[in-house]
Amino acid sequence: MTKGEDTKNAILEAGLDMASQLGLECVTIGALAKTAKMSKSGLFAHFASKENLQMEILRYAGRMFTESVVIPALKIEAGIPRIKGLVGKWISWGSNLTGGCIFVSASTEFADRPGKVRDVLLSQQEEWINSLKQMAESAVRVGDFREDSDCEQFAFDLYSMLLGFHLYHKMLNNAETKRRQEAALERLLENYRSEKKLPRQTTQPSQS
Amino acid sequence: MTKGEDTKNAILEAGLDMASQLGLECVTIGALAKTAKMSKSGLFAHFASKENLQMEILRYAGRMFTESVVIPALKIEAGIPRIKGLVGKWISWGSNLTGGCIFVSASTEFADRPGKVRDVLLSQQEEWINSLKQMAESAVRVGDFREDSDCEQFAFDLYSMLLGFHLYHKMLNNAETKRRQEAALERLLENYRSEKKLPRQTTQPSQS
DNA sequence: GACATATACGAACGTTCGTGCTAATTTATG
DNA sequence: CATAAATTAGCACGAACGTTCGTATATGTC
Repeated sequence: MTKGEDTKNAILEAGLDMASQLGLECVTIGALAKTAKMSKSGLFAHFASKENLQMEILRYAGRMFTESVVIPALKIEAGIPRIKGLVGKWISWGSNLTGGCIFVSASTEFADRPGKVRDVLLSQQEEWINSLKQMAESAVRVGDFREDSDCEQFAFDLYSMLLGFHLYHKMLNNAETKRRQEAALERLLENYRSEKKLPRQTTQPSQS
Repeated sequence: MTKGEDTKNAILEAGLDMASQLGLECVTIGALAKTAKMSKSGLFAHFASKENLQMEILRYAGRMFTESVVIPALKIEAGIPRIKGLVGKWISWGSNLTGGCIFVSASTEFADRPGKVRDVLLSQQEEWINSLKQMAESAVRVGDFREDSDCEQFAFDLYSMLLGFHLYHKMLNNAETKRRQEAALERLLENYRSEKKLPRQTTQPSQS
């Protein structure tokens, strides 16, 4: 149990990084075996098919994502601080992978390929968008966002901004990109911000 | 001259659609030859390498894009109408390809692969972003946008929105997606809109 | 320490990949 | 109509693809 899962995790970690660079389809069993210093067949035995390998990489990525993005953000006080924290964590998450956020690239890659891999990806995207929505809802609850905020719309707006940052960062990585993203976030928050909670008391903890 | 370029265009058209679905890397010479009803070697003779084929597909896509998105938008009166028109054309452009906008998928795919293909892609992205910026600048000029508008920022904001729509549309294509995009565009325009040109005269033509 | 199980390996399968050749065929030109 | 040029096909190549198989080597249990 122990030994096998260790190597499996090592494979998945290497596979995740490779997938973020080259795309899930180009994570070749031979190439992955080479970076994992294993034989093709030895590696293959852990997954039984390439499709399974792809799905397991995505699920592994999902675990990492929840652990390093969603959970930490939920520990920040609800409202705008949490949202800003989430954006920061999301960007760090992408920076820690060679090719940026794997869910962005994999979604683009597999959107038009019906199958199990796409199904996994779809449920992960829905989960992520739902997280964004919930963060907006808690922002409404603590009075940072207006009562009549369309939180589903906020999720679309925020995710769009992240996608814009992602592409800018990967393609034309210039010094302005980060500033553009920050300006976009400020404008976005301004559009949803409530006015009744202006004198914010930093000493008083807020509840989610 | 005639016959060869005809078949070449036919190949590129088929290749463009295949690339939008499966990604540029999966446009295999064998598969493309099959859909073009040609032999592998006969098709290959037109491009001399797969890298060239990929670049030519991108350049072909660029020509189509300019022709069916940018040029038509420039014929609309400058300002907000032109921007709205551009968004509509962009969405139609993506809808006419089986796998959506090829520049989005190809950018995600090749961002981390240095080489000639990425270079072509980069210059196309810069050109596109520049077009967006120019449309914002002409919106300032005709008084639709505020004088102090950051047009480079507007390009980022608008492109982000398109990317959000693209992913939503491809992954979780539900009825709300179009509405989300329209709401996002309205909010975006509202943020840049000037107030001095409220009583708009539709009979009076505007200059770009 | 014996034994069953888990894990890894090496070789080979049939297929497809991109890319060279050469030969045949079509097209345009005088 | 002949002839040169442009275009397509046929065939072969080495490499890599995902996958299967039989076997070897670890690992953990009694």
